[in-house]
Amino acid sequence: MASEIKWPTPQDSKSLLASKNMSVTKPRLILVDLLLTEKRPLTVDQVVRLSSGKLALSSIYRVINDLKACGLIAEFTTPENAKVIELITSDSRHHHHIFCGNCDSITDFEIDQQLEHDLALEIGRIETKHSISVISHSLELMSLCIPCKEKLGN
Amino acid sequence: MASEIKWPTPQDSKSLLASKNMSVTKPRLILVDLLLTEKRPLTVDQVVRLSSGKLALSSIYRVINDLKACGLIAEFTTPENAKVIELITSDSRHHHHIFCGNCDSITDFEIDQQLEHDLALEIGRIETKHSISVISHSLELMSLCIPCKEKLGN
DNA sequence: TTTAGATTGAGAATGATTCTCGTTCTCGTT
DNA sequence: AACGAGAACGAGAATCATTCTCAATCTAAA
Repeated sequence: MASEIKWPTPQDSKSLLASKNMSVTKPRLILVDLLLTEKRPLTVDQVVRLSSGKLALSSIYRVINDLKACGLIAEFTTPENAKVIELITSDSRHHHHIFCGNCDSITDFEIDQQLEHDLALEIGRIETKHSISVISHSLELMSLCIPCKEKLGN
Repeated sequence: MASEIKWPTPQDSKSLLASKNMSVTKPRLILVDLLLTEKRPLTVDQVVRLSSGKLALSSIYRVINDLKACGLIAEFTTPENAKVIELITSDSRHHHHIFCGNCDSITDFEIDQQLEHDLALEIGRIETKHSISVISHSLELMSLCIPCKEKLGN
């Protein structure tokens, strides 16, 4: 009976690195731990602040690039051009991002399955119309996050 | 009878600048003319190349910022972080962008009106769910453009 | 435990964008 | 049409994010 329950794959930073054949080093552990703990996309600035001087800036950038190359993290940028990283885990799902127009917080969201399906159909039509093959798509929302909305009155 | 036909508002760079109360200067004319001629979004690099040394680099950036501030152009960035500008004219319509993964070309596209409507409804639901108010949204497609697709062999 | 090779930290180098400031241009007023 | 105050320009210096370099350190496999 218990076998019917799907437990989330236990994921610690060490085994995540191992699963990608990456050697386990302190800077990599710190960064992956941070992403596991925060459970949200982080800008480079946020990584710098949250790792409180434990990593050289050059190492942060190098580790980001290494983990991106091995597929452990994904990278994108905010409308204000800040580099953002996000952990890719076995239970990551297709999602999109909300960017706060005031602070640099990013929030994940998913859209209704039917709408995502309709979107896929429309992208198919666009591929035909423009004779292209679309590799990926993303939907971005610009908004104030809740803390900023309250802070700025109203 | 002829009055039923809607002609596009005639738009030359000079009157576009005047309509925003911007003084008419050579660098501004060159940039707006370029966008009018090319009829597509341009990266800063493309502007530099297409204006063939007629403008100082610092002027290109300054003019871009000035025209953005007065609402004549919009600015966004490619997934590879290149700054892109696009003319906003009276007949600009809500649209999205396709980014070529190989060269830096950007193509405008519109989605089906029904889908855009469904998307608006879904965004409304997301606003309620997250207690936020969305200011704008954008849909981005990553793809090879047609010339690059052919160049890279199929 | 040893060691070859991978990774790190600190700072230099790079590239994009902004800033500074003396010169030039624009446009409303004569 | 010429003037002049203020706006805008061009050239290069300054800034900021990111990448590169390389000697020192760490990892992992034997």
